Amino acid sequence: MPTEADEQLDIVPTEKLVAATISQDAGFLLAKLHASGSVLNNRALADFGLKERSYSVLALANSELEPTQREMAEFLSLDPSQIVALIDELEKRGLVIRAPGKQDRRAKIVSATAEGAAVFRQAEAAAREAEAAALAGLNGTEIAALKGLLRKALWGPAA
Amino acid sequence: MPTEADEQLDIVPTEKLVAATISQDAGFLLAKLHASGSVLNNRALADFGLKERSYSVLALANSELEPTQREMAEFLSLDPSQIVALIDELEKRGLVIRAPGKQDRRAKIVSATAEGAAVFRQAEAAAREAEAAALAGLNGTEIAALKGLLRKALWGPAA
DNA sequence: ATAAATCATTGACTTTTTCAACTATCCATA
DNA sequence: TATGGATAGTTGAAAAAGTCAATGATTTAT
Repeated sequence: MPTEADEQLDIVPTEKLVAATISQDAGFLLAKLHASGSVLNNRALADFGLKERSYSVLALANSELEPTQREMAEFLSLDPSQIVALIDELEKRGLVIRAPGKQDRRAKIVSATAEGAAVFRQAEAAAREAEAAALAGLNGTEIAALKGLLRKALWGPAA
Repeated sequence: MPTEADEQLDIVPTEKLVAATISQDAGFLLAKLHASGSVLNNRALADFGLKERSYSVLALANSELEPTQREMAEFLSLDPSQIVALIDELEKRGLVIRAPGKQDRRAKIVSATAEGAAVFRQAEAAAREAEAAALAGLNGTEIAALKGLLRKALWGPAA
């Protein structure tokens, strides 16, 4: 007998296609796990008026690294013009500010306001919960191993 | 003094933003590694008139699993209408065919033609090379571990 | 037999991505 | 120190991808 939980999750997904050879493809696995995580992430972030994109921009603005928009674009694998739009909105909401670069006045350093920092703290907690839900199939050791492998693939042993 | 290799790769990316806390976020790491892999993948698949999406549909059509369009949509995290468009094109090129489901005549089973199988074999080899390039920072054991963790996160210990 | 649900499809609509200008600024060098 | 070429951010247009509701055919449940 079905319960109310049915509207939330497919308890038995019956993924017969898991047997296909493409299930061995790293690109496919990355895309699929990212897709399922994104759903949870965006759902959690919506409470703060954020999506994955704006959240990651806000996260970088909250670092002490003084990132420029171009650095953000490269790091987030986005077009510089997309960063403009994302920051425009965050700035309009008073969460981040643009400041001219110190050495290079063409560049703009994006940093979080006090309110941006407060929103980020809350959003970060929600994102952490969403991540835990997305990786519920793994235990703590495995999650650490997964992240370590992903970082190594991206940036080498150093990172 | 720069050489011709500069147009291909940033040798020293100087990713200072790696230090940001978001670099510990699984969702971000998945997105970023997938993004960099997609570039290589799509570049490799372009030789066969394919992209990641059409390649994965062709891959499923090449399995013996007799997938329906709906099953493909669910498995590939796509809207059913997107599957329609992808299959329309592959069918127009003579790489796959639609057949009515055996038990359910509403459903359509997508399978590869002989030509579709031939194209897929070549594309698969190219995709394998692209994946190897995308995961060049990991050794064989690590790649297997990464894939195993991704599969476990998606489908549990069974898969 | 009827009603409700499901599959593929279409079309409208929104969002995201991509790309080519453009201005301001920086850098190299003559 | 002036000139030329590169780079950062911005704008806007066009292409691609994603979302969603409606529809006809078929299946399933009652």
